[in-house]
Parts: sequence; structure tokens; C-alpha cells
Amino acid sequence: MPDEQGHPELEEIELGKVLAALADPARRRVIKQLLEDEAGAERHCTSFGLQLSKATRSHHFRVLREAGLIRQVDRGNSRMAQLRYGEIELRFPGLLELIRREKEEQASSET
Amino acid sequence: MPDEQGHPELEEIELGKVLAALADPARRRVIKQLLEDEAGAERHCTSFGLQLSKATRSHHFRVLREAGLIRQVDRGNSRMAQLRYGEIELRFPGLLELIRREKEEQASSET
DNA sequence: TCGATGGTTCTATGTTTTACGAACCTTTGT
DNA sequence: ACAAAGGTTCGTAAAACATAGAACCATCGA
Repeated sequence: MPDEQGHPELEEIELGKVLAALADPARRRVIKQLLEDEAGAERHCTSFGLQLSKATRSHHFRVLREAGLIRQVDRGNSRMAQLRYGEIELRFPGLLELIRREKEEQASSET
Repeated sequence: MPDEQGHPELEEIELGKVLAALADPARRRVIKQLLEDEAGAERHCTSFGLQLSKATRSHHFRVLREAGLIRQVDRGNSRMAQLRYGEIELRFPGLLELIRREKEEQASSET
């Protein structure tokens, strides 16, 4: 079962949910940016340049979190996002590389 | 542009569409079964054990085709489905392996 | 030729997803 | 204590999606 903050354990991460989470261009964009940072980097949720209201942003981060792709850590007032790289790589080896390689225009110009 | 039957060319296959196609358990099930056959095998569309009306089945096969995951070939009365394994592997190496490895219960018991 | 078979398309319906404003909660900083 | 800042949740509206029945169009086989 997910922890109090809604993070699934490694074994609970489901391929279906992960694929659904990554099917959205905005969420893929978040993951892509996290992939460009150094391992374990934490990023502020507003730092991804998403042209969305904060309610919608919150929604997308929830989907990513519940799918198991990111971990959200409370840092006082803010909530930082961290890619669960090692775990995802362990569970679905190669998946994140495919996301990383996608051209940026493709992810943003999608229908 | 897609060919007359709606098959995208290799370069036109988009990660977003592929992920969206694979996010559905029924469609993932089809791909999984195709992965179990020998390379290049053709399967009859009714042979996947989908508990769905033929209209819905047709819809799912269309999504798979337009995403570029399968090729549909007319064989007289029937339309056979063929996994575009080599092409997908070329474009998104490792992706199909992830699908193959997913446990069957997980794919079918999803919400 | 004609009925049965296999598939697609159209239309309709219910569900899910995306999106946003408004209200709300918490922490920070003064 | 209180206002500002960062996020979540709620209510809601619009779009997208899954599903199936019905009409339709081929092809196959008798």
C-alpha cells in the first residue's frame, strides 16, 4: 500500500499506471527535465515551466507520484520533486532512457 | 503521413501515441500475445480472447495500428494483426521487453 | 446468387481526464 | 499575530476515451 504521502512501494509500481502517467506530454516533460539533472536532484515544482494553473500542476504531480515516478519531499513551505530513477530503472529497465531520448518538440507539440 | 491503411511510417511513430496505446490493459494484452508468437507471426483479430464487442475490438486495433505498434494485413475476409517488432525495437529499444515482462494478472486486473 | 462471416463506421452513453477558479491549510517572514 | 507564498482539495466544465448496438460493406462458401 502507498505510504502516507501516496508514494507506492517499488513492488507496487504498475506498468499500466506508469505508461498512463507518461502518456501525457506535460508529465513527460517533467520527467525529462528531471532526467537532465544529476541523480537524486530535487526540483521545485514550479521550476518546470509548465503553462498551467497551480491546481492543474498539482494534479499532474499527483499522477506522477501515485504512478511511482517521482517522490515528493516537503521542504518547509515547498514540496520538491525527485525522480525515482534507481527504482524505476530496476523495475522497468530502459524505460526512462526512452523518455530522455524523445525530442522536445515532439513532446510539446502533441495533440 | 500514414499509408492508405493508416499505418504510420517508422519515423512518424510518436512516443506519446505509443505510450497512450500501451496504457490500456486490453491493448497491452494484445501486444503481449503477439510477443509470445514467433517473429512476424500473423494473428487473427479474434484470437486474443478479448471480452469486448467487435466494434470495441475494432477500435482498439485501430489505436494500435495508428500508434504504429501493429500492422494489419487483409487476408481475404479477415484482417490479420502483425507486431511491428523490428521497427518498434529500432525506434524505442527495450520498450517491448517491458511489456513482455509484465505479469498477466497485472494487465487484466487493472482499474 | 445469396446467406453467413469478419470488420468498419456511425451514433450514443457513461466514465475518466484535463483544466481552472475559489476556498482552504501550512509554513514562512515580519 | 498576521499577511504572503506554496500546495492541496473541491466543484465544475470541457474534452477525450471506452464501450456497444445498429447499419453497412466486403468476401467467402454453398
